[in-house]
Amino acid sequence: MPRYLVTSALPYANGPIHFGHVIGAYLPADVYVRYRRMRGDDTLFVCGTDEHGVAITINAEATGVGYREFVDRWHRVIGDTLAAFGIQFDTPFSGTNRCRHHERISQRFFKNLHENGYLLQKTERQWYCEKDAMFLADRYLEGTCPFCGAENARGDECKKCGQWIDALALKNPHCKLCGTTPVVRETAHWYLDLPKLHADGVGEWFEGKNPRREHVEWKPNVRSFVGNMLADLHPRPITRDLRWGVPLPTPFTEEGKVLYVWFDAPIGYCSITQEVLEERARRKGETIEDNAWLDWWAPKNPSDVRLIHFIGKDNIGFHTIVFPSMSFGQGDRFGHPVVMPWAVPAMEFYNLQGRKFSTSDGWTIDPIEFLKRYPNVDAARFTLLSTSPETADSEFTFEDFQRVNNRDLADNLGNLLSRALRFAKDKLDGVVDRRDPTEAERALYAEVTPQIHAWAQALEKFEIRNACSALVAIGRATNRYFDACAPWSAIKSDRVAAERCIDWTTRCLGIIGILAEPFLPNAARAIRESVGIGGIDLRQAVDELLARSQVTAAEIGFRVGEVPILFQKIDDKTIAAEVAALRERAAASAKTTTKNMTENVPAAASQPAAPTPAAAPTPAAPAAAAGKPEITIDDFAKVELRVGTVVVAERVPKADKLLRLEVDLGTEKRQVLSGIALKYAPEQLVGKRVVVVCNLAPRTMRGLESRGMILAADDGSGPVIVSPTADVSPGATVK
RNA sequence: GGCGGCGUAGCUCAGCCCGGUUAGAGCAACGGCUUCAUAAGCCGUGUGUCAUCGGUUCAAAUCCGAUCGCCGCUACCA
Repeated sequence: MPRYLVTSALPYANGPIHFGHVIGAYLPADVYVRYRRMRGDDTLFVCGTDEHGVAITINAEATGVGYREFVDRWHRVIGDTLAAFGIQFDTPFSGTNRCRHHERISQRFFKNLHENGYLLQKTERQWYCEKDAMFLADRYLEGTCPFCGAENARGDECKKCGQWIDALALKNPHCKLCGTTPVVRETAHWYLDLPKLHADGVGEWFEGKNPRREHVEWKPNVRSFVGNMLADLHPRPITRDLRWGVPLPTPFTEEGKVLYVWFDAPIGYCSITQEVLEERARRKGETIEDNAWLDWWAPKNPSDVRLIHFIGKDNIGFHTIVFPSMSFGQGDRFGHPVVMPWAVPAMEFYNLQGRKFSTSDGWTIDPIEFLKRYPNVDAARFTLLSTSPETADSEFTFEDFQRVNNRDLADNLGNLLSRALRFAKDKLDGVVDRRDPTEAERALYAEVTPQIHAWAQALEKFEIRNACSALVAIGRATNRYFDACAPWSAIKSDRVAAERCIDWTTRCLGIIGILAEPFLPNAARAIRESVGIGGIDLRQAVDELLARSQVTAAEIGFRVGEVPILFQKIDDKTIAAEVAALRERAAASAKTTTKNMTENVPAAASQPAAPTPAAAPTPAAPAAAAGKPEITIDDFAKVELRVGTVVVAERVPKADKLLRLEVDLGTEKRQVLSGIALKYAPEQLVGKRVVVVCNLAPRTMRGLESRGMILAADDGSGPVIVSPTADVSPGATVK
């Protein structure tokens, strides 16, 4: 019997996670693992945070905390969030920096690849800081932009003019850490030879032509994505100039060089496995070898272990090509071949209320806060699961949340339990006895049985939405049966008929209580306890259900105890308030993040009458408060603003947002490019008065020179041109 | 502009890969029944251009091409 090794994409310890992450890689994995364990399969569920990389060092430095401290902070937040959703990884939920095996195992991967001839070395010229004794990654290099002369350009691009810069072309470079001037030196970086690995067997494996390393049929999204990727496969750099990460193994060790974060991250699955096994052993008072993880990752027979990666679609390439290549490239150096994925159930993207989740735009929900307001995690889990982006992008809406909670959970399932048990309590002395089935019960089971199998088959195929609807369908069928029996009227003439109805209704509730376990762990347990099968062995129960739609433990009657309210309903007002609050957050955030220097203008621009400063509407205030540092009138005077008339306007070919304008400034005509094509058609601009920044350095875009800039306001919904409210002659100054 | 995806009942979607019964589900709506239950439940009600046009075929929502519309990534937005 195969064992199951389940991983969820390692969340990057660089920020919070939102619903999209939760449904993308963690919740479905949790459901699947619970299911596998119900089926009695030996299953390991591994996850932790991805803690290296330049994004982390940069953000940590910007925050003014140490790398590890920074990573620890997010590790805690992410771990708490996932735990709040009831996602139960095997402990510990570790991380690529905190795991004490990670460095060793990552270095082993590197060495083995090297020994097997799958690494290339390329020499390139790069800036080197002698004081810090390291080569400087792009973002650790500052200097003068060779294009616009701005002084704080980075090694990869100039923030001022936006040009991409070849780091070697940077003028007057200096190290961002110590400020000294670096020198150009030759350095060698290592590359993973993906084309060779592909030719040597990874390609064959991917196509499903390696009988010893089988995988399920790839999902369509996986197949199409990888097809494109294979079309041009290049060696990939696996080392980086950084002080935060896994150092290269001896004898390749080099000061200031580490493994590229993408290389060591997936190895985290392996190293965390070792920690999990250690933790298990420790609990049993045993100790294990340092290579115990190989029992899972390089078993004697590769088909013994089914490796399943739950990921979002942005991770498909890594998990179907890159990491499998790294594993394949180990050869037998770990004793046996390293397992390659058996299934990669990649989710598509999950949006929020019609738009992308965006923390910076305020278009997001803090999961922890959400669960504080709606503490029944099961409802959140079931909503995410039944709207999950399995086959296409999908979205979370508060309306769906309400519908799933109220209709599917409270009305259908919760109320079913309630009506059956209350009846038993009030009318049958609180005792449920078993009664033999009649035609009606056989008909009920003819409906329920296929759903039990649908549930199992759907979960086997990672079709969690279908599994959810099978569960709901059983509730519906049972409600129907209950109605047809009408025990409330039967009891008047035929007490046994009423008893039979409650008996079989609660048996179906028992089935629901078992099948709901992966999705609704809390409600499932409550249901089981309520219908007298609280102590049931779930594994045996599922086997029995699949074999004969019955559970032995449910064949004895029970006495009704407390009747729980499984799901509290959510009213329309609450939902409307949630949506409104979300919109407000987004609007507030849009105001504080406008990018032009025109951010205080929009309210005034729409005022028809001449606005006085005193009459300035309040919305302008918070923008100013949250914005840039104070400047003096002299600073402002450096900007030459003039009114001009648009005389020519036309689209710039092959650019979506760009418009080429010719503006009459009275004394001269200038060509100005402006990124407003999404909101303005060229025709509607001709003749319009605009405000031009005249003394802005020229800039070439799409082969055309732009001399100046048109002022436009933007509240997040696109640019709005700023124009004088009364007729002013071209050339008039603006101040 | 490039790459990718999508367009099926009022809404959310399934079906499309591997063409073939009267194109389905849930929700909403409307009508009725019921009162055991969390104002829950049950029954009934859909003349849907399967975006449009064209092609392949005995047969197309399903395959091919073009068009329109929407979305994402990307370039561009001083």
